[in-house]
Amino acid sequence: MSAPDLKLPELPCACASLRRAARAVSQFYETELADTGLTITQFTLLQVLSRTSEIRQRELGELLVMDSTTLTRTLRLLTARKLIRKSVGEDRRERYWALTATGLNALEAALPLWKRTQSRLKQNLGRETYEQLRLVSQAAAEVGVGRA
Amino acid sequence: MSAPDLKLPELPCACASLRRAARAVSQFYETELADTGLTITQFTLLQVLSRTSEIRQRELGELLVMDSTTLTRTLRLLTARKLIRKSVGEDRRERYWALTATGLNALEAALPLWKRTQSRLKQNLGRETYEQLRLVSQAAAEVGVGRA
DNA sequence: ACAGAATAGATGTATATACATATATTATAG
DNA sequence: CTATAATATATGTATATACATCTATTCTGT
Repeated sequence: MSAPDLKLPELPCACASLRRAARAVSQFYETELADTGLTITQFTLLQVLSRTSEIRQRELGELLVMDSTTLTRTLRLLTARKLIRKSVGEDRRERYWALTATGLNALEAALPLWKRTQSRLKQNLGRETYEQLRLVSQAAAEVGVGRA
Repeated sequence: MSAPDLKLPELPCACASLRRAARAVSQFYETELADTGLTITQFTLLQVLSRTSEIRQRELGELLVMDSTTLTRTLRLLTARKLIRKSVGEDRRERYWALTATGLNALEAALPLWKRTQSRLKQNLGRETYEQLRLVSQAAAEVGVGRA
């Protein structure tokens, strides 16, 4: 038992269905991560930066399939809280981003709650569905990659 | 050949991965549906209403796993364009929603482009992955259902 | 070397999303 | 029957998202 209750009707549109799933899972994560003081978007940025160190803003956008203007605003919020910092590249159009010590602390403080949330999601969905969610999400993220 | 190009790195967080997929697929749909004058969110609302007729606002929110305050704003935009209309229930707290004739026309005008977009997504992902996307999205949408 | 194209990022604006809270209405306890 | 609780929706505020456009910088063809 991991899929309990009220059946939601199927949505005919694959995009609508995916967006609904993203809302549901995001609501779950946001609730679980509330005490960290980070949204799931902000947590994700910190986690990505912790694994890349000194990454170009453009690369961050590509990696997250996030419009550059969306990224500008998200990075601004984290910068204002001194969780991340930017440096200008040799090419002075480019910005390189990295965690600050404060940001690393915030991330590490959030990790236990995040891990618990992942576990709970896996429990709720069942291992099989959870793994397929990972695989399908990965595949779907690449839908638009070669331009359109 | 349906999965071509630049490999995106995996994200450790299932929620981050799902959100990235939702951004990618949404960007694809928004581009394809641009000429309809509807966002994918708005299209979805019209499509749901075309299949339910006279549904309570609260039920709409539950069906879409959308916070009631989000729904209030989305419905307002569609109402302003006279694509939908509300009526007050016997319980005067409740709002019932339905398509207008204008809204039905807008939906029907958008359907061919939407169908083409669904086909293209299926082509891009491959039939197998596409079907799993549908199944997994449906399952994931029910994650938070029994409260939290 | 320089003009025009290309690229990186920022800004203005609009929609999408949800939390905290407020208002209106209905249900319920006593 | 009324005070209080519960419910349905709306409003204020903040973040998330992306398009059109702008500025700054670099690249490229001649």
